Amino acid sequence: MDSSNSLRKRMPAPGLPNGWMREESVRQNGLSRGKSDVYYISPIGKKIRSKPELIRYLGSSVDLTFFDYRSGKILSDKSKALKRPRSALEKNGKVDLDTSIPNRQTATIFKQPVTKKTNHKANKVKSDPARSTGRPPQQLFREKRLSAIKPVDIAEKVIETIDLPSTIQAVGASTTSEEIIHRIASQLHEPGSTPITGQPSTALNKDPCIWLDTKQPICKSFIVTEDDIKRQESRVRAARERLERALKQDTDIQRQELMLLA
Amino acid sequence: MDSSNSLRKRMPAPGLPNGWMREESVRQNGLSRGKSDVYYISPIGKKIRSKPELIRYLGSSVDLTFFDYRSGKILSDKSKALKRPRSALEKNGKVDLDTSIPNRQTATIFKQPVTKKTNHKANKVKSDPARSTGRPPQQLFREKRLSAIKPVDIAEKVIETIDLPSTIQAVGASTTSEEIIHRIASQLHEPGSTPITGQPSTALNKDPCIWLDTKQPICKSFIVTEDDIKRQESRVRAARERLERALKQDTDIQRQELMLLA
DNA sequence: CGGAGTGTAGGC
DNA sequence: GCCTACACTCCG
Repeated sequence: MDSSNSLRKRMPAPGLPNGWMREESVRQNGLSRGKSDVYYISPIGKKIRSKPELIRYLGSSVDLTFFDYRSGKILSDKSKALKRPRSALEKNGKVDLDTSIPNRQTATIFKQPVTKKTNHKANKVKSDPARSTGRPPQQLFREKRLSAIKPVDIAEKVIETIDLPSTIQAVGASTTSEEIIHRIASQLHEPGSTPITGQPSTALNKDPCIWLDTKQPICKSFIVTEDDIKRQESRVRAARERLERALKQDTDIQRQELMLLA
Repeated sequence: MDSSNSLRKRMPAPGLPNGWMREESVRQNGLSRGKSDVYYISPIGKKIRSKPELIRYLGSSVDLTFFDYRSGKILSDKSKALKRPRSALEKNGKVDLDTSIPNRQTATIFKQPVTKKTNHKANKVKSDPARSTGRPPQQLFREKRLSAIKPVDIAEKVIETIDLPSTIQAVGASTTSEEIIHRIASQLHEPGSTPITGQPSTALNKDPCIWLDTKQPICKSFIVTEDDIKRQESRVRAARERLERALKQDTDIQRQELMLLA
C-alpha cells in the first residue's frame, strides 16, 4: 500500500531546461473535484500556472511551440503542433506586472546534477553531457542582436545613463560596453544559466572564434564581493518599488479609459 | 473635492439584518495593489472576512444562498444564483476555531431603528413593522425541539452539571429547567435578539397559547445586576481560555497525524 | 497582503 | 461538451 498523498506530485519537467519542476495537483473540493492543475516551478521557485505565462516568463530563451503544457512533453513529429500563441503584449496590450523579488541565487542552484539529454529516441545528435543546459547552442557575439533594443522612459525617450562599474571592462575593439550590458542582462534571465565571470585571461587577444568561452560575456574576468551583493540588493529593492508604482499607475489609467468607454 | 480617505469606507449592509455594516478597504501595496477586501461588522462588533465565515456565524438564522458577499446585495431574480457551498464541517471536517471574545452587548444594540421589510416586490405577505427582526416567525415552545441536543465531553459522555441559578425559575408543569437553558442559549446566538427577561407575571397560570410572550423563554421574569454581569464575564473568560487550549491541542494532533501519513 | 485552491468565461 | 487561462476567494 502506498501511503503517499496522491493529490500532489512534483517531479522534474522533461520538456524544460534543468532545474524546472512539474507539479500536478488534483482538485479535492468543489464543482471541479477530480480535475487536475499542472504547474511548473522555475529554478528560482517561481510558480507558473499556464502555457502563456510560461512563454511570457521564459521569453525567447526557449521555443515552446511544440511544448505540450499539460503533459510537460515536446510533441515533435506527431503533427500535433499547436498554433503559436501571440505574446501577452500583442494580445491585451499589458505587460506582466509581477515584479516580485526572487530569492538570491546561492551556489546550490549551479550544482544541479548534470543529466545527459537526447531530445528524441531517433535523434542521432547527442549533446555534450558536461555542458548541456537543455537549450540549443547559442551564437557567439549574440549580444550584437540585442543592440536595437533600448530602455525608454514614459515618453519613449531612450534612457542613456546605464554605466558599467569599473570592475567590468570590455575586451576587444569591436565590443561596446552597451553590448556587454545587454548580454549580461539577458544571460541573467536565462533559466539554468551559469555564473557570469567574464572571459578567462587566456582568451584575451587571441582569435575569439577559437578561444572565447561562449558561455561568458566578452569582458575581462571580475570578482564580486558579498558587500557588492548587499549594496546591489538594496538598490534593486528600491528600483523594483519604483517600477511597481509606475506599472500599477499604467494599469489604473488603462482601467479608467475602459470605464469611460463603457 | 472630496478630502475623505477612499481606501476604507463603512456603510450599512443592504442585504443583511439591521445593525450589520459593510466595510470595503483598498489594498495599498504589493502585487495586489488596487484590489479591495470586503468585511462585515456584526451588531456586536465582530469582523467577518468571508462568506463561509458569515454563514458559520449567522447559522441558520439567515439564508445567504442568494447573498453576494462582495457587493453585499441579494441576487434574487437575475438567475445569478451561486451554487450553495457546503459547510466547513462537510468540506474539511473541521469546526470553526474562532473563540475570540465579543464586546459586551450594551443597550444601544437594542435601540436600532426598526425598518419595515418586505422580502420581495411580488410578495403579498408583509411582516409586522414594530417587531420585525428580518427572520421568519418562530414556534411557541420551540425550545422543546432542542431537547435531543446535549453537550458532551471528549469521550462523548453527556455533561449533566449545568444548573439554573435560583433567580431563574421555570413556569408551568411541562417546562423543564433544561429546556429553559436550551432556549436561552439559542436565543443569545440569534443576531438582533431582544433582551431576555422571562415571562411577564400577567402571563403566569393563564392559557399559554394566548398569554405567553413568544419572544421570551418560559420562566418567571428575573433581574440581572451589574455585579452579576462582571462575575459572569470573568467565568466566561476563563472557560474560553480552556476551550481555546483544548481546540488548539486537537488541531495540533490532527496535523501530526497527517504528517505521519505523509 | 500573498498564495493555494477554486470558480468560470470563452474558445474550440 | 470539455478544457485553458486567468480572476477571485479565503484564510494564514
